[in-house]
Amino acid sequence: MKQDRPKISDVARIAGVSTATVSRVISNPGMVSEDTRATVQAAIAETGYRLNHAARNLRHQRTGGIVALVPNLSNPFFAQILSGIASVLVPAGYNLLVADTHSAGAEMLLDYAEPSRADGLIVLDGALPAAGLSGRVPVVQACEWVPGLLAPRVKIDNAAAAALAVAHLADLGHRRIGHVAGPRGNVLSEARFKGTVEALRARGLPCPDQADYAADFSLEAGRAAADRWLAADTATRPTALSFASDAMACGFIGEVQRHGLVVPRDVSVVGFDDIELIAHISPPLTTIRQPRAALGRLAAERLLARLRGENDPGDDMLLPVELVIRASTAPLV
Amino acid sequence: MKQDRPKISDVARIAGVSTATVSRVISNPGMVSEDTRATVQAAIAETGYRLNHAARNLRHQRTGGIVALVPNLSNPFFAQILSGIASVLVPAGYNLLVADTHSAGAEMLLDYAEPSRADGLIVLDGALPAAGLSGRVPVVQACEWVPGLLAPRVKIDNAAAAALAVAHLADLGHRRIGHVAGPRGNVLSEARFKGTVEALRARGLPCPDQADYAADFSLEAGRAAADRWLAADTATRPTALSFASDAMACGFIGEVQRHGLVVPRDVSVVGFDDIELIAHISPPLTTIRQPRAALGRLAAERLLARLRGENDPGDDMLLPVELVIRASTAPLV
DNA sequence: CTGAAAGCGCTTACAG
DNA sequence: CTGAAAGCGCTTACAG
Repeated sequence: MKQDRPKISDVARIAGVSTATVSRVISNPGMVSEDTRATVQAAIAETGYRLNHAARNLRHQRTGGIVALVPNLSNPFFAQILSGIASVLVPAGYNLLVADTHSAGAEMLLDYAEPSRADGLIVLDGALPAAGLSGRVPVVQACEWVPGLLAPRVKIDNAAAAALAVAHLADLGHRRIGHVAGPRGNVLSEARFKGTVEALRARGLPCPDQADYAADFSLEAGRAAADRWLAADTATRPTALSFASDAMACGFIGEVQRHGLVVPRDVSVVGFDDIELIAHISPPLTTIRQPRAALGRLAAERLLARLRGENDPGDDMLLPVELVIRASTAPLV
Repeated sequence: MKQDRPKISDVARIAGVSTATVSRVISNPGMVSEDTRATVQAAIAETGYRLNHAARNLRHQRTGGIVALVPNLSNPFFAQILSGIASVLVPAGYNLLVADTHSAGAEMLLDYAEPSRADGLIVLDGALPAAGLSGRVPVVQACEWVPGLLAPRVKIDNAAAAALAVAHLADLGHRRIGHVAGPRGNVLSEARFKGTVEALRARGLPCPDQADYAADFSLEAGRAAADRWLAADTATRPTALSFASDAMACGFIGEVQRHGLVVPRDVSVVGFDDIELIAHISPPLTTIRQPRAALGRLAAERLLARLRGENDPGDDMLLPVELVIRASTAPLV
């Protein structure tokens, strides 16, 4: 019983060929004659040989790993994007390393952008420093984007998506339509607020000068927004609200319900993302669906193309969104 | 402008020392005299040298990676466990690779258990085949466990946790207490059902012979459970229910609310896990809190200890749970 | 405290 | 189609 793992030289000895030939059978079988190939394959089976990836990677000057930088792993929104990424990367022979940018420090992130750690980077956090990310390994941005970072972007048209929510609420007869934005400075917050404002203006509806920023995209931020709304003058406060995330919309609904109000009778609510949960709460939430798995898949494919050295025009790729009407929105009474 | 990344030999040349000395400065500075160390460090700074991990790993016969096998990445329950794992592994110099066992095939999993891919494995999915997991790389099991797999387990006492829910409902005066179990055959489902049955028996309360299994731990499974409950005889159906997951409890509540019932007036509900969301729905859910981050941290620490070659008694490590009383449970009227 | 040298397990240009 | 040999970038026992 051999303790050590067999290596290519063990296979070569048993098959009676050189290590070069064994290597070719493994990575380029077409170069080897059929007979030799069969002998080598038998020896591989006999020894239970398995390739040592560290050695191959060192030789190939690659790591075989792709790092995804995620703002917050505990947000279910990202899980499906990661699924999409993995579904492309893993069959292509890459490992997917997932790093939570909130819990990691800045030095750690730079460490991930190291060519000896990862062959490429998928950035899902728009708040990262562009300087630390560029010029090291190939990068693709997905969902969010880092202003000033020259790397392909796979995303939705956030402004147009926000306008979809406004159009839906306006079509239901609402005139005082509010928007609870994500955190100040976040690229998504700004784009969605901008789209909301433009849509309101285009319909001649009243429009805030200043966004109602939340602390983040969380449930708790939505709860806090509910307190602001509940404290406002009932004669002038919005009769309908769109939110920059489903989590916020959920937090809002939970809080106003706890205060005895009924959604959508007392206020219509539109979320953003279409996370699984919100179809199951009461009332089921009307929202904007983002194609999460597709966002992940396309970002991964684009990164692979760059890794293969293919030319990338480098321009934004915009994926379609969809308004999903459920029961949290109703005509103005 | 040098195109290539500097390597240890470049640093050595500039510092006027051997590559061995440079290597020692990097990984064992105490072995090198102060003067030499300073010279080498200056040369490192000058060249911008960064260690090549593939080379070091090949030399050390390790990969520097730990794989976490997760049943379902899109379940927010796992995100915080992964956070806990990463918080220990990353500072210790390991990469965390995350693999979703649902989306990956069986061969892929075996590939992950390869010593050339990962130095260790954290298994979070109890449905994996024990045979494919043992005898390859060090393994630690967390939350779930694989029957027959001889590897340390970090988990909660699921039966005792389920009994906590029963005790709470019984103390509120409920006599007909039901339990919606997780999927049949899942180790957690069985343990929690068993704990429920024992607690009911101990109090002399009526107790089902057979678990009410759900398809999985999902929202949709909870919704389906609601339909069964709604269809049952109101005179004999449970007045209180505990669930094997928060997601199921949410799905249940949403569905019964849609049928015009009120929680907890018409039925008391206890969840399991304490995912963030459920504090924000209406009514906020009473549940059993699992220490997720701690489960992840301890599993990672235990794996690191094995990797260091420390002796591990190999027995189960049980973490405490806590009943969190919110508003989805009320006295029987 | 420091250096020369071997070696981790692969791959590939080169020669035949 | 196949082999001998160099080399990917480190680390470390050995010798001094």
